[in-house]
Amino acid sequence: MAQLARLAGLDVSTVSRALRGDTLRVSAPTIERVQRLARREGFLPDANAASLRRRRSYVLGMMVPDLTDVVLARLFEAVSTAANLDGYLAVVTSTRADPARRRTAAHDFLSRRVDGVIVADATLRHAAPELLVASGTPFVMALRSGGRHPSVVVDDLAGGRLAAEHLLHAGHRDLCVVGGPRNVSTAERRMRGFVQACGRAGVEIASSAMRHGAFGVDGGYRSMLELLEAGQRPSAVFAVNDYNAIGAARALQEHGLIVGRDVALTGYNDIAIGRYLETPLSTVRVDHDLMGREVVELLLRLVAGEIPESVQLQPELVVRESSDLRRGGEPLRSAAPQRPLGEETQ
Amino acid sequence: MAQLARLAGLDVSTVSRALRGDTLRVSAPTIERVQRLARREGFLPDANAASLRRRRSYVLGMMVPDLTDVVLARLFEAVSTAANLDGYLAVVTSTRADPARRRTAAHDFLSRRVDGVIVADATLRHAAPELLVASGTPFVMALRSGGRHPSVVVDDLAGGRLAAEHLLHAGHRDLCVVGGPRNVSTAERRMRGFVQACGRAGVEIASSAMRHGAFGVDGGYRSMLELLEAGQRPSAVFAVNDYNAIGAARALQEHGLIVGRDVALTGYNDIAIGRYLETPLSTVRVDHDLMGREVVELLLRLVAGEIPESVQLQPELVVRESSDLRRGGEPLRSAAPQRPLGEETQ
DNA sequence: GCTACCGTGCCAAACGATTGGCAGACTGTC
DNA sequence: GACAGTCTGCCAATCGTTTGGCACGGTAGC
Repeated sequence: MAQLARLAGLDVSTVSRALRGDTLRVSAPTIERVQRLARREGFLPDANAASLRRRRSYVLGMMVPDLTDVVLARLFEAVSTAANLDGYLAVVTSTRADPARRRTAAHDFLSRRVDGVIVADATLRHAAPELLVASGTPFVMALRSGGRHPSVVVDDLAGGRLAAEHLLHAGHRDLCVVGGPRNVSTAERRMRGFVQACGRAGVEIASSAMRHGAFGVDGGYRSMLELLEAGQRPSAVFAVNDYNAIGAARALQEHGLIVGRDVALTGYNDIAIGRYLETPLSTVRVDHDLMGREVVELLLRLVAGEIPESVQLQPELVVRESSDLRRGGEPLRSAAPQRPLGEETQ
Repeated sequence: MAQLARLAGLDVSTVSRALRGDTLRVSAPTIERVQRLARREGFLPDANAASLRRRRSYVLGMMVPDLTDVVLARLFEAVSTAANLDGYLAVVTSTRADPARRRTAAHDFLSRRVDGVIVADATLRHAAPELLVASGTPFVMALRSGGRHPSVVVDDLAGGRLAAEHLLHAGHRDLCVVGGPRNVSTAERRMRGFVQACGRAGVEIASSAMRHGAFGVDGGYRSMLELLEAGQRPSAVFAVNDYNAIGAARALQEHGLIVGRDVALTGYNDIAIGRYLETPLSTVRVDHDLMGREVVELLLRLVAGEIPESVQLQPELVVRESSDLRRGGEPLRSAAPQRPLGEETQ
């Protein structure tokens, strides 16, 4: 920067202000001239030095359990672009739900002096890493909640309810639930919302008609297999996410039950392939882009010293053939209001 | 740190060395004592200050076109863990293949003074962002190659060849190819490898039997639809990635052709759902974890001033029902040597 | 014509860690 | 007991920006 100052015939301090666009202390033409010169010389101010001096890094850290998960990847992308709009850089770490990795992630973030952290890998037992809490760095919980910390989540009770009301309305009374991990708030609330809505309609779901399992195709496959082997013969199944639903469909198929024909099936999240499966999958759609924006807004409020309210987003039911055969003829590209959720691979 | 030094009755310089574990200048017991004290006091050295003074940030930046893509997400995870093992932090940005976003990504990385960059979003026209090249920061190309820069890629010619030989061996002669984007090296090479191998076996693939399209379910769906509508009736189809294959399967189905029974189908990448589809999908497996490790090794070599050789990884054929009905009875969990590629959602 | 004020830009002290140079203490040897 | 050699730890300069304080020149008001 000193070199740039010499070139411009100015003091470094003036150059610094000019680069930041400080119109109160530097004239507009000077600002223009300096910025042009900097671009021409390929000069990029050292953000680390700036962080040091300003005690603000303009970096936000995000912890997710698994970046390979389209929902989380999408959420991070949304967070990242929202952060950029506010002049922040977003950085992500995949913790694989491992306490040790969460610790090192927190460690990394804190030693880089991030201005705020987004915790998207909370479980009911482990909300935010101790280190993070102790540091006093502002943070918000995203997607999953944990404790009574500021958070941005989906109203998963409502999501479960939507699925239930849809299936009940179609006349189904023999229902099974393919659940997620026991200690994750989202999974639990989707299940609870479903069961509660059924209860209100006078349909009790026996605990033998529900299974907990991992958040993946295989988890859904195994859970459904167990239910079937235990003698369950549901007319409709609610899986707490789409991959679970895909796994469940496979298990049903192996038992001679065809989804859409013999059994109604509903998932959660509206991932892109859902629409392309041989029997397109009904689901509950969540707007993860909106969530990302809300998360950043909430976090930056917190960083600014405010004490903002938590946010709860409303999900939306999407009915396709897997739970309603009459939908059959619907054209594939009917309505894709949002960017589809993860339909690509290299 | 000054405070910590006072607490320990030492000079800050000694504390600094102790925290870094400099055994040449600080005695083992002192190191131990200082580190324990730091932990107890919750002290984390400021990485920005350290970056400033040592002209090394121990951060690596990675640019990908889309984090929502399981392959890229997985690759980043692998890079990240490999980087951590070497004391580096990996940071990722999704550029959506947009030149402007690539530029700001490069800008961010450079102003943060990353020690090296991984470019995984190259196209044949746009290799690395100009800004990056001009800065002289070491970088490697990953997954895709561009120009003759150091890179870590899969031998996609070989991958295409594996698929071709498999289908030819099964007696197929009417072949179609569902291709990817024209300007992406991986897509082009998979296609070329396939076509070349067919040529060597005396089976010519007419250009009317090939389509280029986007790297997604929808891309595959559209390409296959176009081929069918143009009168193609292949007995086997090679799609350059698994999602393309899934989309193609859907299009075939709409034309009354069932994959596995009427048409053989092969994809690429071995994503997790492949195994769970109603007709499990044959594919070409790539070890992205290994790739991540190789990328980091190559980049760190470059950072150290060496001029390392590029790396090419060998893919592996995985045959399932979609191209070989006899595989039918195979148990689902037979062989999953690696962590499955992206089967989870929240 | 004098004062008050404003716009502009320079000086220098931070931010927090790292590291070469050097001084002091200690050990062992002759 | 002196001296060389080794080990340990302190001093102070440095990385590149930012920013409060201050000085200077010009302008407007009375």
